[in-house]
Amino acid sequence: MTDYKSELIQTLVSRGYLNQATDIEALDESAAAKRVTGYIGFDMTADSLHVGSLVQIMMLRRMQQAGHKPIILVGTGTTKIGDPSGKDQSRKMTTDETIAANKAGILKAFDRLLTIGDGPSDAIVVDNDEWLSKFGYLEFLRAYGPHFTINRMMTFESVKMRLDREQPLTFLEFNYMLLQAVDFLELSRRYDCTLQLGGGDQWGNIINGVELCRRVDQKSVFGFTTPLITTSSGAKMGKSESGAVWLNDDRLSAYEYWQFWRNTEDADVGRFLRLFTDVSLDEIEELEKADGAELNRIKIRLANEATSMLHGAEAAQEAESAAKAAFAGGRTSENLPTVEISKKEFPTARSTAALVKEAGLTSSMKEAKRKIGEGAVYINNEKILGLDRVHPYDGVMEDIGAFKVQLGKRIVLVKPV
RNA sequence: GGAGGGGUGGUCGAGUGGUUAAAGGCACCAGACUGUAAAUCUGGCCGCGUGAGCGUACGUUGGUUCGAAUCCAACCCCCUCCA
Repeated sequence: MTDYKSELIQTLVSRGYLNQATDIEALDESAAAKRVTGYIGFDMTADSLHVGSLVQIMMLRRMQQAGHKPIILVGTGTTKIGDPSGKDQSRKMTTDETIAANKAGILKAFDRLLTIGDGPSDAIVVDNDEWLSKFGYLEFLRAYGPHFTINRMMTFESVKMRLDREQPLTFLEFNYMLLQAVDFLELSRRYDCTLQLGGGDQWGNIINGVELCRRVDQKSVFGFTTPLITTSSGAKMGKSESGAVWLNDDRLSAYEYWQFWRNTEDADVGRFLRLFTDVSLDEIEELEKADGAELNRIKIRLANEATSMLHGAEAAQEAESAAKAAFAGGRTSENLPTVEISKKEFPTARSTAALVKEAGLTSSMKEAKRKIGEGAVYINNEKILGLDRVHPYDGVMEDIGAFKVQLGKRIVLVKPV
C-alpha cells in the first residue's frame, strides 16, 4: 500500500474508506501541510440517519481526529429537490415542516459522534438553505447555467440509469446536481472548504462541484468517496431483524443497535472494526486472528465499541449484560426493549399470541399463532407450544415486573400496567 | 392535442370469465444445523377464527354476468412515439 504523507489520507485509505478520489496525491499534500476543511451533505429525508450513513459520519470523525475541520452540511435546500442518484423512482416531495423536524432528529446523532463547536477542528453545522433558497431563478441560471452542458450532464450515472430504464427523471431532479455543485462552491468561498466526502453514489455530484469551483473561482478542490458497504454475503448493510438500523435511540434501542453489530458476519468483523470503531489498526490485526467461535468475542468487542460511540459506554455495558442474560441465561435485564400493555380491556391475563403481537414481534395475531406453532415462542424462558396458554398478569417475572417474550432471537419485555 | 402500451400482493412478475387469496423469483420471518455467523435444508409469508369457514384484495367508480383481476363504460395516473 502506498504511504501517504498526511495522517488523514493515510488513515482513510488504510481503514478502507477509499473508493474513488480526485487527485489524491495533491489532497494528501494539502492535508499534510495545513488544516483542511471538508464536508459531507446529508439529506433530511427521515428523522434519523441509519447505519448506511455511518461510514460517512465516521469519515468526518476521522477528519476531526486528524486535526482537520469537518462541516456537516444540512441539506434543507437540496432535500426540497430530491437527489435522483441511486434511485430509480422519484421521491415524494417533502414538506418544509417535515424537513425541519427531520433536521432536529438527524443532528442528534452527530452530537454523539463529533465534537461540534467553535474550536479550530470542531465540526460546524451549515444549512444549504441559507444560500439555495435565496437565488432568483434567472439569477441562478445566469450565474451557473453556462458552466454545465446538457451533454455532460447526460453522461452521469444517475441520469443514465433513469433514461436507460425508461423511468421518468423530472426536470426538478435533473437540477439536483447543479445545486450540490453550488453547495461546494459556496462552502469553498465561505469556509475555505476544499474537500467533499460522500458515498460512492455521490461521485457524479461531487465531480460537478469540483469542476464548478475550478471554472468559476479557478480553485482546486477535492472529492473523496467511499465504497458501498455491503456484508460479505452481498446484502446491503443496515438491516436488522426489525427493519432499518437507525442511529437514534427512539427509533432503535441501544440494545438492538448492539445486537446489530453483535450479529455481524464472520468475514466482516475486521473490516467493520476498521470502518466503524476507533480501535487501532494494530489491535484490529491482532483481534482478527481469532477464528471460528472465538470470533464471537470479537463481535462483542465490535458491538461495544460501536454502541458506546453512539449511545455511550453505559448503554453499551447495559446492552452487553442484557444480551448475556438473554442468550446465556442468568438474570433478565430490564435493559431489553420494553412495551407496556394496558390491563383495561383484559383485566386478568393475556394469551401467548396476544403477548407476542403486543410486543410488536409479529404484525398480526395470525402470525403470532403461526410462530407459536413453529416452536419459536418463549414466554419467561419457557417454550410455548399450545395456543390455549393464558398468562395471568401475576405471572410476570418478579425481578422486572414484565413478561419476557421471545420470538426467535428477538426478545421484548411486555409490562402490564 | 393525436396514436399506441400499461397500472396485480413488500418488490419483480405470471395470469385475459369460474377449480385464483391469485404461478414463479427476490426480499422478509421462523424451525433444523451451528457459534446470537455464513452456507444449506424445511416451513411460513392479507386479516379474523382451533376449525369447517368468513371478511377484505388485482388504479378509482359504476355496469354486464349465476359468476370478473380477467368483459364494457367513465375517470385518475404512468410510459412510448408523433405534434
